[in-house]
Amino acid sequence: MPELPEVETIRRSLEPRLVGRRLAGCRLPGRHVLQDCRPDKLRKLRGLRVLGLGRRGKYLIIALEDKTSLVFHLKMTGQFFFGPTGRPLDRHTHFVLRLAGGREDLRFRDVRKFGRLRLVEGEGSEGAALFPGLGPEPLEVGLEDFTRLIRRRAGRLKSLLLNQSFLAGIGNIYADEILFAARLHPRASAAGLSPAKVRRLWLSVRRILGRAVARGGSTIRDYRDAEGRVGLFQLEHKVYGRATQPCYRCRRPIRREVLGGRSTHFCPRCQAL
DNA sequence: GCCACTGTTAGCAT
DNA sequence: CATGCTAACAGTGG
Repeated sequence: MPELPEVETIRRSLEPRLVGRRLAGCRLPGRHVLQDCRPDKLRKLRGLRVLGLGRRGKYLIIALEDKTSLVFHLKMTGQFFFGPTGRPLDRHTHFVLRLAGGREDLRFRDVRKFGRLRLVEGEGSEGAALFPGLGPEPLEVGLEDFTRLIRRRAGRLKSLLLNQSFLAGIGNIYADEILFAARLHPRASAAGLSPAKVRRLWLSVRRILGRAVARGGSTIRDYRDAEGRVGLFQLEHKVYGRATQPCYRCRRPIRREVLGGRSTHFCPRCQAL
């Protein structure tokens, strides 16, 4: 569920509530969420101040003093929300951050239990070292770099957009919406794409993701930001979830196909191969 | 009750 | 480097 626009919206909703606050500790009712470290390491969180909230692709980062970061991946159904201290947790809440001098805790909840949390310390907790192999931020990469990146790739456009080592943060919904906006077929090959089409793709990546962030992401079912607010970009979806319904551009029915194991929505007319 | 489906990604074989 | 399949898991809808 949470792709770049949703994670960015969550980041923004957490920022005013966390930055400058000191951690009083944490609870870990679901050990499975903790990746690459032992639960007792979490003890060092107590007393650290929150310096800032970051995002890289679909990863959310809580940057702390002492060159320490908490890095979350929400996978399909991860969510954050605030709850009154001491209030019993529901069965899907796997991690709780206690804030000093406050009445509310930050809770990490994930129905499907795919979401993960890492505690990263030292020099590795900053910058590029944190996510080796992750592609550039789609809203930051320029046309020249984008062109160079895509020239090195083969395969189909849909799979390429989903590939996090190409660009970081695009998932199934936005891949489909981007390709419709660019009027490119999901099965079109990345190799040999004309400069005009590369530019259209680059522009569409920026347009779709930019607007989606402005609308607070897409709420299909579960997604909420940390204040419980839904996103609104689903109201502007042109193809995702619209199989058999008429294309807004040409009125032909939107088609759904499975591509690389992912459901893919497109207009066969507007996105001709 | 069963089966298919869901927004992610890692790991594996080919 | 690319593709396809599986698995992790829980809930929803037919």
